[in-house]
Amino acid sequence: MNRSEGVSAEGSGMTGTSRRRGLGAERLLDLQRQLSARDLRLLELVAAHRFLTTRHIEQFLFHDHATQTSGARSCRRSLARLESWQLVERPIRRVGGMQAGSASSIWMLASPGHRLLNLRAGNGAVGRVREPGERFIRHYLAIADTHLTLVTAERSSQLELSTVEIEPLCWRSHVGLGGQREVLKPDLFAVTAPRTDGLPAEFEDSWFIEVDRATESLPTVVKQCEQYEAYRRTGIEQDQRGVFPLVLWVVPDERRATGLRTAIQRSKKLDTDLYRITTPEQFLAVILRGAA
DNA sequence: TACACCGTGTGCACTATTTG
DNA sequence: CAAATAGTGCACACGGTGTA
Repeated sequence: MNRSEGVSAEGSGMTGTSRRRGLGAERLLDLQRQLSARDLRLLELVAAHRFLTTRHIEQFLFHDHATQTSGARSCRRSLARLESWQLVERPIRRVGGMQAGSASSIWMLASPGHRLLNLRAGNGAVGRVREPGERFIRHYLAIADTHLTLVTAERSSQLELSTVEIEPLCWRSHVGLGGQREVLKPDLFAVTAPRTDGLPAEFEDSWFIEVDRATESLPTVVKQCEQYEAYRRTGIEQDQRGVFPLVLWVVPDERRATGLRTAIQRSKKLDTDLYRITTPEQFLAVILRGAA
């Protein structure tokens, strides 16, 4: 479906005489002094999501401008500056948008950007990034889409978003039946409350959100559901937060939704009440409807 | 104090790229 | 081809900061 051009070798900001070598810690500290608070927020946002399109960054951080185009303009200028400082980079050029027209660039933290954030966090100037695969990138972009849907719904007062955690912050580790350490890895964790007439609802809903791209077989997905059940049986989440979140699968289309729904119903091991299955288009409606 | 410089915000005209 | 979208170049305005 998506023809993707290879990596566009952009000699961004490198002068003819400069050699490829890492930026030293002094140079990083020097760069850090030149960064605005928003530059840092931008770097942290990209680091948290691993990959974001220009459009994502624009909507997360540059939404409060006079016009949308002006926000976009500022966003691209900030990104260009950070790219010239080798703090962010474009791993691939995405070809073809959703409809006609060019698609947004995809951004990731470059190795110096990674080291700069680690330096700030007191972890020393360490960190290196590898060339990611396209499937991997698309999964993270889909997570960003889902996160952004929640954030924009909160901005427009449709819901109250008291917690939203991206992986690995939302991961839950526990000890399995055999005594081995298990890690449950949702893509997002969120606590929401729909707003009506500007007032948040009386009850909050907690969600483990899984963004599915139909790249895994249904039996594999069912196994993943079993991990949620196993974690629920430990009682850890209920002890810490009072409730066990619903598991919301966001799947690409109705066909996959039906397939997954049937697979969960047929499985003897799963409690169907724990799951909600939706498509990106219906995602917000499901969140607003809540656990009811 | 006056001035230069820089980052940022904004608008406009333009190019590049893709879809139908 | 036209339409749609992302991105660029340029010009101007504004406020903060450093310096003579």
